[in-house]
Amino acid sequence: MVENREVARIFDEIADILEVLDGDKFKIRAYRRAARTIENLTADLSRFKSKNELKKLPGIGDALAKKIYEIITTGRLKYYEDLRNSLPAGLLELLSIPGVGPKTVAKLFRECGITDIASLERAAKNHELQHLFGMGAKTEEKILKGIALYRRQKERTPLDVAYFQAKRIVESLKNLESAVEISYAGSIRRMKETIGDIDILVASHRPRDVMDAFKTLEGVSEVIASGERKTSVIIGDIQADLRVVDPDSFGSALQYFTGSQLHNIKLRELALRKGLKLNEYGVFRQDEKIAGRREEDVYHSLGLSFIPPELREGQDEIEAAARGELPDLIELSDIRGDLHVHSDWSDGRSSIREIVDKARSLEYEYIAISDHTPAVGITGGLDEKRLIRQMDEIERINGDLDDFRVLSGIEVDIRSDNRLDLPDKILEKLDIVIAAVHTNLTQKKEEMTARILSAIENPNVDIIAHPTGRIIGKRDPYDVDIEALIDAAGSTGTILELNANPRRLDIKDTHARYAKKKGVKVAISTDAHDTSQMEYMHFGVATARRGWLEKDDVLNTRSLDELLRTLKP
DNA sequence: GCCGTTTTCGGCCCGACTGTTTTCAGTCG
Repeated sequence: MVENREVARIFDEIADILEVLDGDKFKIRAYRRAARTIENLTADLSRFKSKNELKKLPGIGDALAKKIYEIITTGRLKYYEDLRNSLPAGLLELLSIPGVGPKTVAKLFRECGITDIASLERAAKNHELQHLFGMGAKTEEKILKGIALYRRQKERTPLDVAYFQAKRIVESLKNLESAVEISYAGSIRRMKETIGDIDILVASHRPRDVMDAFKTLEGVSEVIASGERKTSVIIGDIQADLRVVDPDSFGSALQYFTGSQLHNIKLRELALRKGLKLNEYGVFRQDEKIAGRREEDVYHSLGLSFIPPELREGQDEIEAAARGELPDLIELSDIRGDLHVHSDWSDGRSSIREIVDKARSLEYEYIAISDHTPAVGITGGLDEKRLIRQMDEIERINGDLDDFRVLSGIEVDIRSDNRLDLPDKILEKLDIVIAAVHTNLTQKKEEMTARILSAIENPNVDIIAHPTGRIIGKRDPYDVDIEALIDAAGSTGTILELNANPRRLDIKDTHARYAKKKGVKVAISTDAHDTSQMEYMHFGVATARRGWLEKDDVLNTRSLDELLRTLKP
């Protein structure tokens, strides 16, 4: 079966090829837009039974529906294969080099016979590019730098790394006298799970001062470009772009700089339809500026309610905002407890009392200690005997607390024979039972789906932890039918975890949105193995927001009593 | 390629920075 991800990749590659071949730019955009739509789908494309069903998807018309249908029925796409065969295999990778675009790739291939990164690097080092029309010594240098940069930073940066780096930059520029307002923007502000580069926006009457401070920040290893209003640097192996605007334009610039690109295109098209013009300096009716200082006003002036950054992916948020039907998104302050924390009884590093202290400092009302079970090899998992001792200890601790409750929980392993790692008679005694897969991750899709379904159907299992098992950038999700799991969770009242660890974020944003549609509740949990990791909660909340979740969709926004009533009896 | 609160045909976001071909194309976001 062809996966959605693969179809999206094919469409992106078609767009790349058409760009190199100097094809119609709107056609190219159509392929990219369709790729994003497919990426954001939770349903497998193979579930679509006709072209007409496919055509209901945004950005999919006759031609693309036909092509998708060809892929899901035959596993191939002739149009794509023909296009791909028209270019040498390594050529498209050149597009990944910063500063090298489709026009350059076409010229390098046509005039120098360059077909891949190795041959480009050789030609640049031998100064064979200088004589080409429109190229000089600086271009050669830029290409070599670009190649080095690409090799160093092939993959996108995990959210947490970029997020904390962005915070540091904002903190150090905040003290500048010349900086009136400052914010990070881009995909970090949208809290996307991986980040391409860091975007910083400053409002100032003295841009030059801000630029200078930015270029000399601690950790800056290279200045890539620097102009009046825009500077790009490499800081700690990631690119950071600074843009400086007048305070009068801060809101519109923040809107523009936050993206996503597709969201911006759709927003600007909407502005045009209303006889307005939107750019980073404001919203304009003819020459009159009608918004710009505050970001809210940009949206309001277009007849929209304010769209939170986490929703700005260019899917259907603009339409929802126009109808006044945006969700009232969950916030970090709605969270009342953390339901998945490991203690030093298994592989955690903190004692239960330390965890309690941390939870109280976060103003939580409850916490669930949920350590591993023995099947998870190296974690020192709890067997029945030790679990009973831990329950006794938790009871003692609760005896010392009056306005806080420690729940006895477990993260019971779902073994590859589909059985849980502890007997039902002990699971019954716990306040909360979390089940998760930890071993034998390469089962076939049907097997893995059945394995997790058996846990969902167990009346003692309250929550399924990290349901797809992915580690961002390191490990793909299990091959599992996530829609089937969510559907089953809906009919059994099982809750799905949204693991807030920034390297997991599992379930992911689009799954959360599907879960909401199916009435499945989500528990946002940190899976902390150390009290400091309990602070990851906001990454989980942000992902929930990206999944359009509201307070009521999330289990651990409830009071202790409500929580206990919601769990399986 | 898609799509419709002017359109089923004729539109399709917008500006900063760089290097080079001295007036603008290419790239990026």
